[in-house]
Amino acid sequence: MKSKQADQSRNTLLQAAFCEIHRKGYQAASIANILQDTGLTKGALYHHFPTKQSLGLAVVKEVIGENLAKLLCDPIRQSEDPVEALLYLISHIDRKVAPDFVMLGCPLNNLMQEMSALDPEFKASLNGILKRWRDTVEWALITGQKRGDIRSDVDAKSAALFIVSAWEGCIGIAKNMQSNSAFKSCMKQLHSYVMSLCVK
Amino acid sequence: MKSKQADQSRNTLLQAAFCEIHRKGYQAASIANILQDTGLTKGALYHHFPTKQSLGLAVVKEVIGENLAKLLCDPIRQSEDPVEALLYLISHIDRKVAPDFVMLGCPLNNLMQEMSALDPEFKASLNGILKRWRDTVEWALITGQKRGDIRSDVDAKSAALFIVSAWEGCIGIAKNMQSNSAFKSCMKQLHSYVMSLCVK
DNA sequence: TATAATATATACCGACCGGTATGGATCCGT
DNA sequence: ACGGATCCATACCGGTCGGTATATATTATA
Repeated sequence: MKSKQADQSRNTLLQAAFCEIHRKGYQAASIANILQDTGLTKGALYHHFPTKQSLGLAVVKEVIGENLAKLLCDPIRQSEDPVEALLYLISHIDRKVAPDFVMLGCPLNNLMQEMSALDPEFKASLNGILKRWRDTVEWALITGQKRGDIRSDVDAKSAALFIVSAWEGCIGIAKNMQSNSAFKSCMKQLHSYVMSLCVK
Repeated sequence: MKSKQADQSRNTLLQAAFCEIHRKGYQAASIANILQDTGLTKGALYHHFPTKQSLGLAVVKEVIGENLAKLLCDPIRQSEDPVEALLYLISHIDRKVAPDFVMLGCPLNNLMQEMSALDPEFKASLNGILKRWRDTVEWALITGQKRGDIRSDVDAKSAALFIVSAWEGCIGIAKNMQSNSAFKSCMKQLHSYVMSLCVK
């Protein structure tokens, strides 16, 4: 049996770690800073997570992965017209996330860029999340083909890979420019790319 | 008058710093590691660069900026058919860079993701490099419109922003997947996007 | 060649890092 | 209510970090 209080502490730590990592990156994220935000101490942290790496991986799986699934995958998979749902997400994603998300970048992409070449465990975990997203987009395109919305000559797998890549690229560039309008302009072009996959 | 030997030392340090930063990122890049590669010591480094930040900024400006200009901007600006040059670069960029570039990612994008939200000087310098690239692509599209290759209803500025964003996105995702073939597949889609801007 | 300026090496510093050891508080099944 | 497990706080450790002070070697100038 596990106590409610302990679970709450674990959650508090996860959330604070997510914020610190989102702002500074994983390597620059300081255990001391994370703890300062929570009011807890090292005793609590190292009780729930044996190492900083395990904390980071838990953030990836339980916070970033979950959020991305809820934000992007679920709406597409639950829609009767997945392509329309995808296009809607591309157009309106900026309204569905916190305003500082463009400034801080996509948590998934940030960590991929930082950690994939350094730590195979991070790479594997991040890749899993990415693949789920890619597969969802691919599924939307294939479903669109079956419904007659997407041209049959479109290679769904390649197109899905590109959509996800360009998406992350748009956030990344907008983050560097610290410009919300650049992000919207960029996503508009992605929208028109997806439209170009549709039957006339 | 400056000595040849001193300039060479400075260059050695810059190059070693670039490699270390490319592999680990700026924050995780260790002064000690950089020096170990060069055979020089802190005395030399801190004679040429007052701080780690100034070393990083010099790497951005003198190594990354120069390389990107030579690799991407110059071929487009010097071509009589800039759109063709752009398409050629998109198709063949993987042959023009070291084989580990896909594995380590684009040095410019890596630093943008890591540093833009943390350090305004890095942000400004990286943004300058990015803008030069964006402007080059925009110029290629506008020139293409004048030549009748690109549709006149294309918003060159937005399209250029998207092309650069998607480009970096492709490298980023391929880096995470550690897959050269994914990169090529992704760039192929970018190629078809640019083709979709051309007159039939 | 004497001298001043430049260039590099070495030893050292305080700050911060992730991690550990240990003791106390709290909860929980019996 | 008692004993054991879970949960958390405190103090501390070795190591690494960027940076500095200083002495020495090299080079440029006169």
